Amino acid sequence: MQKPKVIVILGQTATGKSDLAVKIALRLRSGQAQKYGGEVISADSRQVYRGLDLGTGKITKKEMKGVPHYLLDIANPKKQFTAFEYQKKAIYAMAEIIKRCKVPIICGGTGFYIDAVVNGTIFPEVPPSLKLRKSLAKKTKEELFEILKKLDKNRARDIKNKNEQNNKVRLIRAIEIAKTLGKVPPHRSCLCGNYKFVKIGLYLPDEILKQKIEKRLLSRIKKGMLAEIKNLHKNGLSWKRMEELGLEYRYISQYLQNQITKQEMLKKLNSEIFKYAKRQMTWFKRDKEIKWFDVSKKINLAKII
RNA sequence: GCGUCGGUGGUGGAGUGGUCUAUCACAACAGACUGUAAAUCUGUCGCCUUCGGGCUACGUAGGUUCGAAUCCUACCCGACGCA
Repeated sequence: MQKPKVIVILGQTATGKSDLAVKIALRLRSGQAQKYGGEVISADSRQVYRGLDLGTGKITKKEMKGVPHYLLDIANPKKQFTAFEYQKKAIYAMAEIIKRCKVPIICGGTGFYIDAVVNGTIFPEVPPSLKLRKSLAKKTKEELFEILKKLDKNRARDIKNKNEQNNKVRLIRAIEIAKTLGKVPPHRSCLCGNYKFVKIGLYLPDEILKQKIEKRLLSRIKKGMLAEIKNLHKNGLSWKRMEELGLEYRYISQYLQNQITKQEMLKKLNSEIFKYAKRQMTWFKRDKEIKWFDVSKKINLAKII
């Protein structure tokens, strides 16, 4: 029996992934061989949150052109959503879509989330403990490292080898796991192989990407991104949480609090978003199965599907 | 024209006789990442290198000194002040 096909559209920010996903979904609908169409599963760690729209470049109802989208607006931005939750929901959505004889199209720029689904990453069965994290966050990285060393020598060594002794986020999670399981289990993934993933990567040459980011930023501001963020804050989203959400939420918040000027905000955002795009590439580069397309050139859809 | 202050690496900006290729920040480049991932963290960042080291740098040209980015002289450039 043939494995169901799942299309994965990933790549740098500002490369038009969402548009392409809709285009492909519609094309599948009208195509001869597969007349049932595609449905999109978003793979974006910030678009899962309700109310984060302009700042995340979330697709609008109109832009969806009737194509169903999953995993948008499913979480409260005040609470932390996690890769684990994402994985569960995405796998479920995938199965649902296939059951209805449609093609799932996973589309987004969060490589960690995509891999969790595609590779079937098995996360240790230890949910985040906010209290523990809060108390550990007060400690210095040296202290955290010592704590981990006592709990799990191997994981501590591993973290050191990867030059992550200063990475508090990672140290805290390792401690969290080691505390309940005794040690951090080795990485495992369940490549169950139930699906055939077709991975499509979108990218842009640096200079063009930079221009695109600049333009997009200005247009988002024009559309009212500052008001969106002001509003989120008015409704109880703390500045601290904004800081965590990163990029536009972080730097626009800093501007709204008068910590930086508007000029500084724009400059910082342009450069930080570009850096983010580079980081995305660093992640995706490792996956040799991705077929890459330069978006500044014309893409032949027939080549993709 | 006179006077004052200043000219440092891609940028900003420390350093004011030896430990200086020169704190730091930014930019740039590369990398990591397994329940925070738009987050978080690391490395490189004058030139050459057999990775031990070698070579050249702090406006320009001289000088003082065992030794100068640091002191002196002249010149060039910039800002300000006085004419």
